[in-house]
Amino acid sequence: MDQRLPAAARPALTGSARAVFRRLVEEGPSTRPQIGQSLGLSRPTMSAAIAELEKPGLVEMIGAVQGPLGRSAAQYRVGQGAGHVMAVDAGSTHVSLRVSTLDRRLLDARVYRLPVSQISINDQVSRAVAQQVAAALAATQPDWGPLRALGIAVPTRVVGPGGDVVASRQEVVFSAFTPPPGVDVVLENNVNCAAVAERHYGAARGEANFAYVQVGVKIGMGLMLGDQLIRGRNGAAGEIGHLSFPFAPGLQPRPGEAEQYLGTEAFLARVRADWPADAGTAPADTAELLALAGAGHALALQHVARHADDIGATVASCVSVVDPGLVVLGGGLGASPLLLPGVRETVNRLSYAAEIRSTLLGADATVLGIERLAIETALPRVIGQEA
Amino acid sequence: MDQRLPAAARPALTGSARAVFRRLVEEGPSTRPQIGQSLGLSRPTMSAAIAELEKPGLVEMIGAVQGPLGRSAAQYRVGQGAGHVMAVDAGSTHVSLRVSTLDRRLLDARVYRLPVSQISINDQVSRAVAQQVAAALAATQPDWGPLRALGIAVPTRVVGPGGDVVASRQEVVFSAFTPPPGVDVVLENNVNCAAVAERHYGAARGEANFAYVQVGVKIGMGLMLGDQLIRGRNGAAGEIGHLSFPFAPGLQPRPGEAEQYLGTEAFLARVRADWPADAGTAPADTAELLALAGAGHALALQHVARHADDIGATVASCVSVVDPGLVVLGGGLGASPLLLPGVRETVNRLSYAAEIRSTLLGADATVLGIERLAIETALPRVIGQEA
DNA sequence: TTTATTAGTTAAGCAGCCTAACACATAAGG
DNA sequence: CCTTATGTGTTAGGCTGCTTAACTAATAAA
Repeated sequence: MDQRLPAAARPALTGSARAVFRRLVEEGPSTRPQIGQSLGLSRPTMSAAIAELEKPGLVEMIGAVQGPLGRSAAQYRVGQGAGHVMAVDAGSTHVSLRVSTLDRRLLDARVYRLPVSQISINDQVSRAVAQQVAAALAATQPDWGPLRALGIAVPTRVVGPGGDVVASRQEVVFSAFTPPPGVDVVLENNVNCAAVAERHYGAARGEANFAYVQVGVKIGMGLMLGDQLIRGRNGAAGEIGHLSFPFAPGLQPRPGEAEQYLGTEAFLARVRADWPADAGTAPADTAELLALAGAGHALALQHVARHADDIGATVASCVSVVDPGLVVLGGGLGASPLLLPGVRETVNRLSYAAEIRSTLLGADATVLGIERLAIETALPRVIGQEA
Repeated sequence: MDQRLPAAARPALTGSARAVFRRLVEEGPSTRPQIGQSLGLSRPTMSAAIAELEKPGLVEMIGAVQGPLGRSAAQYRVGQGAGHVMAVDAGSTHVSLRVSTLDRRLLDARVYRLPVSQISINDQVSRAVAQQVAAALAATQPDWGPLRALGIAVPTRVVGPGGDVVASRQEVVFSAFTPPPGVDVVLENNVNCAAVAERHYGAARGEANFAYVQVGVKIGMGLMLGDQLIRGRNGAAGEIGHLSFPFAPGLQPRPGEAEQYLGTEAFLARVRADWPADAGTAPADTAELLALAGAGHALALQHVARHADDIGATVASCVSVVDPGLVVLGGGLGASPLLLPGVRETVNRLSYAAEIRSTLLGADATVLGIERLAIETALPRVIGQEA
């Protein structure tokens, strides 16, 4: 440890105490021997670390676990002093909120359904966020400890410090909402959040490299490489709606045309245009189309297959650039098992070997991901390594 | 340090000694005060570290540097005991080789021009590698110390352990060449090597995120994100010749078609097809075409501009996937200043803000990059942290 | 020759881990 | 019920790798 720096305001824990706390955050309640063994710490060091963490209430004993033989082992978990985080998914149809401890014990959850689906983030969404956060803050219990971080998932690019904040529209979420003072605010793109959630709890659990591709009203990707979320210089990594399209000899690509072409609106328009007058009314939305296809409707199946090909070509381009080895499909269309085989076939025909899976988390992915990111932001603060 | 592990065969240096050695490898000769200051080490610790490193000859004093006042400071550099590395670029027209110390003092350099340009890596190239390496080994001086690593840059995908080695053709370089026993061999794709070199010594010096795009006979990309070279599950990251192409409504993409279309051969074929009979003979290669364009030849300029657009669209797709913020162009065509403005314009029209620069290293990039990678492989070995 | 300044060494101490040995708690077996 | 085996937690002591403080060494300028 660097002993030249002045002691931080926070306790300045030893390395082993930090490791123990981190392990309790990540793995949940554990006994002392379990922690010691998994971190390679001796029993005296474990004693010291636990004592150090118990004083400020960062951990607390929650019981004893009896093995087949011998003395029972004390079990610990993250304590009240560690505080809690709040995670908000500021979506276009719902605003959902989770309050939880750093080891993800749910303290409060709220969902607000927006009266009409918003095209993109706006005042209305911001007001709903303000309302839900206020309600959650009002419901705060003393035994939750301090609020350590507030994470907000937004459907815009999120640029880091020094980036062009205005162009990204990321500030719109704050147009009618002021975060509580003194709390770390974590802003992240909703697709990136979903990728984080799939990495930790979903179809990509434990995978260091994969791409999460969301196929719905719009198309987007969250990229995880070397266990790092790839955001890009302008927060635009994964904005695959901007892939060059059309891209062929003699054709001029147009900016954002891929998004336009692959989005549900244009897709449905193509379906409608192709729908014979004598085949009943064309599907009004993708859910209807998928239902028809699922029931064996030949024309619906054909359109779904065509779209799977288009998505497959898109994913193949991504695979060619970063070769993630694994692609998780999510979003309204992407989650459908009807799309999966076509995408799989096309990707592996056009590009290098990549496993293609469907999301395991569905619409919950985003809020779970921003919760994870809020926790990861809070953790170094709590154990006093802000650098 | 983990004291439970048995002492390694290697000296088992202290953390500070390792840091000092690393710093001498990376920054070249320095005085004790310089090193101590930049690493934040006290003078007693510096004394201990230097003493520790001098014993096995890992560092050596090379003189004293006099400041404006006070006692002169001892200057050190990496010593003989640290040994040296050998770097080979197994290219299609040349095999070039560099032997250097870990702090990049050149000990030997060889270039072998292949009798005919090889389409891809083959026996002939492998024999040339064997020959050059043998010559360099024969010329080894005792004061070079031990050979720590042998790096080879190859024009194929390079897959990690567990990957499909056969499909990547990476083993072809060993068809007629057996590396000296007991030496670490580092295999890396040549475009990735060039990216590494641009990162350390070229147009992307000090940049943690950028893409190096090589435009020549073939097209390829080396990707550096968060200061990590992105290789991909199958070593296929950056294989942008496999971007979906053609990619447009109603068209079927074909695997590898982008490479085919963007490569010099097809490009020149298009130029020739369009060349009027009364305009003299069409350019035989891209160098001729570039020369004509450079001299103001309207038709040549038009073709170069068209190709710049195509390359721009390709780069824009990459930017949409990873948003690197910086793209360095290299390769026979990519290095040309005639291409740069067109690429720049197209990329920024289609995608997010990205700076576009030309290579500063040209054809040397590959061998400098593989040298760097060999050094990075050797370093942890030498200071005994193989994990 | 003295003085100021910078470089390097010696001495002493502390943080953070370890091992060894002992005290404590619990299940199983006479 | 008491002993034995086994695993848990604490106490004592030690080692490593750094620190600061104070000293010695070397050099330019006065």
